[in-house]
Amino acid sequence: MSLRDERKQQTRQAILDAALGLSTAGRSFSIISLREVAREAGLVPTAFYRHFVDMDALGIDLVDQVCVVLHQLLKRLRESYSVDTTSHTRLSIEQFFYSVEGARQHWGFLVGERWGGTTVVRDAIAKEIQFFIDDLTRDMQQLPNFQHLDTLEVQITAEILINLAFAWAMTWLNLPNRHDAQALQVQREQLIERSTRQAQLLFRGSLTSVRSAR
Amino acid sequence: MSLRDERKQQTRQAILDAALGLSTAGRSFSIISLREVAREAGLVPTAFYRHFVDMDALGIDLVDQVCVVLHQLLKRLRESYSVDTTSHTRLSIEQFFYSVEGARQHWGFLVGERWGGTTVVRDAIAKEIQFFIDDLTRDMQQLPNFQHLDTLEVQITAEILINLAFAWAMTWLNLPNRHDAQALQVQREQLIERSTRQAQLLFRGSLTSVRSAR
DNA sequence: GATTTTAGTCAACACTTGTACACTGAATTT
DNA sequence: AAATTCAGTGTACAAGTGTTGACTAAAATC
Repeated sequence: MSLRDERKQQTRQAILDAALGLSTAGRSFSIISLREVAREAGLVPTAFYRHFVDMDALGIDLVDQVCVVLHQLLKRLRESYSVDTTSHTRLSIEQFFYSVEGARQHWGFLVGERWGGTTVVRDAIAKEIQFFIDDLTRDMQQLPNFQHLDTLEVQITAEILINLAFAWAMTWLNLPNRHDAQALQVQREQLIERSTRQAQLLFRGSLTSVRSAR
Repeated sequence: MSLRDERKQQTRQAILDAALGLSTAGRSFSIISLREVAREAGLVPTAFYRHFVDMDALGIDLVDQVCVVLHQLLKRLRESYSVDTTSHTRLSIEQFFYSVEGARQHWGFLVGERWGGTTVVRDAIAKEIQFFIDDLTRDMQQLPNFQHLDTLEVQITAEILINLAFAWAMTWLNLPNRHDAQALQVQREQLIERSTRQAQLLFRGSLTSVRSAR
């Protein structure tokens, strides 16, 4: 790659980072201005157009980039995962929240724009979420507990799980972190506990499905 | 109530209606301007301040009002509801989507601002959702299938159900209604089917919980 | 009937916004 | 070495934003 292209991609990345950084803490991406992003990236507003035609275009690319990170993150999570409905679930949920904490901006952006943003960004996210579901379905089918089930049944489970995971993540991010650290810890513990129960209940339903449903 | 007060509340309602009407179709409430709302309500911008100090204040009141409508709506839905995990679930889901269709703006606003909007609006919605969950829990405990279960277990079920219902509603609203009517009908049918399977799986998990979970 | 209250109007303000256009200078190509 | 490409700058403009303060007239109070 030429020197110029390299630098171009560098500032392009700066723009993406700036946008992601700004779209946090109550100010979602959809209400951020082009000028704000440029300013944060250390650019003059008009330079923005050398990289993206639109804020929508930026949004779409940001969806892509964020989803790559989250995909890897969830993948790694599942590798250290052995599903049975007992205490392992609790540990997995804890690890999940740990990874959410480590990628606050990414989760915040994705969940925040999932229903809130522009139509085009929403559509891009919808597609990516379908990939998440497909991925999860594929991995779950490999697990001993699930490999005897209908593909459809596993898909349904995965769909529920992804939707719940998003709700969990956003609840986690919205915990009132302004207050004292101890209260925060308590609330986090409660959220972990509730999420674990939800997941366990879900797996129970999934694993008792074999044929009785029809 | 005095004549003046009556008229005041009338235009106040006009503002609320205008805001709700505008916050649809890709333009979520958080990116609507004060002037836009005033214009839509047939007012001069400064008149807005006679009723709300802020757009945030409007948002909070709108959350209240929208949730009253949705509460009634869900209440009525549950009255014509008898939960067993068989075919009745399908019918209930159909009725649910029918009611979503009848209150598109309300659902769109609530789900769109749930994670996307300002912090204060988000918090207001979070509280209301907790009411939804509590309500649903109370009603489910009256049902023959659930009254033998732990309160906690019913709560967990209700929490999952509400979260899923929100996802279902927003997916419904986001179906690409620009295309031909027949394709839309197919997609709706698929969504209904998937949602039904999800609900059935959930209830299965919930009802097999009795003591085996511990 | 005179006085006060107040929902809504009008004009004006200081800003921010997206975008157009001509320009600069370093990296690239010829 | 000259010519070209192009990421980033600077200026400018029309349009929209939130908010101010003084004003009007109908309703409420006295």
